[in-house]
Amino acid sequence: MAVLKYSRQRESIKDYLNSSCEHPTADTVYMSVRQEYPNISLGTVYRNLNLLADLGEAIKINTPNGGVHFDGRIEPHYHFYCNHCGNVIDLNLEELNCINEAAGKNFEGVIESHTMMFYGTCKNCLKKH
Amino acid sequence: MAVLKYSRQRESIKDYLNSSCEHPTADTVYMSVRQEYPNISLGTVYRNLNLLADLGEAIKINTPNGGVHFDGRIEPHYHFYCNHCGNVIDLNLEELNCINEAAGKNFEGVIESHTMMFYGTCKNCLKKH
DNA sequence: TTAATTATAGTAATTATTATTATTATTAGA
DNA sequence: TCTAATAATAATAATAATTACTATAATTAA
Repeated sequence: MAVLKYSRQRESIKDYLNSSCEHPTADTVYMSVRQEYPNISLGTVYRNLNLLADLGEAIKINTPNGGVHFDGRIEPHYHFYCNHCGNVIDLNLEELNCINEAAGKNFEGVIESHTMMFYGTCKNCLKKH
Repeated sequence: MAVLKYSRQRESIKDYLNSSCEHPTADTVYMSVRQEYPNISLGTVYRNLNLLADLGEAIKINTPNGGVHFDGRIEPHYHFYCNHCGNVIDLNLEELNCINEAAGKNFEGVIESHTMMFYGTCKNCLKKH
């Protein structure tokens, strides 16, 4: 894949990621983009989501139940995973830059970045109990 | 599954997790335990690894390439994922207890715990470049 | 020792994701 | 604008990881 060519499908996928406050899975993206492009292929969704992640225009989030979510918000931030409903929510906690250095003490490799995931019960699931 | 019954296979799986400094995948555990129980089933390995994780006797680690690793060391600690070889390595960085509280500011849910994963290049992969 | 029950091995089924390929869309240049 | 080169797509097949199923074996309480 030498030169990147525009595609309407990729644009639509990117738009959806950026407009959505959710952290959709590939399947959720597929469902949504299908409203604009009814015969888009799920393979196209996967390929473009991974491409966007490789380009640094999206973030891939692995959750404990094995699901993979995508996030169009690329500035560093942390996530919360609800143990009850499995939803992924943004946290507004400033990034801990110094922590990479702290972790690098006594470690014989190079640390470049980190991710953090918080767990518990989200607002909605609190109501139900 | 009302009452938990002992099984030699589960014991062997647990022993391997505890003795190993690696963070094996289900398949790696399968390979190893097979030396003691040559006709153990991969399904048995999966069932017991998940059971141990549910019981709190093991930790399940999701990596960015989609692989699931298991860790017999249950006291809270953080992990490093090598972007080159994909190995998971323990870090000796004390747990940041206060961070759950900090993350809970402006968040309308309950935060109980967190995990952190560091990324970069491990010692061995540094040598190769 | 026996009866009740859980765990296992072996296999089939499921799910998420990636690969393949003929066709379509995009783009650079005439 | 037209054309040729090339990348992207849709549709489908293939793959890999994990879970479900079921008859048999192992464990345990009485």
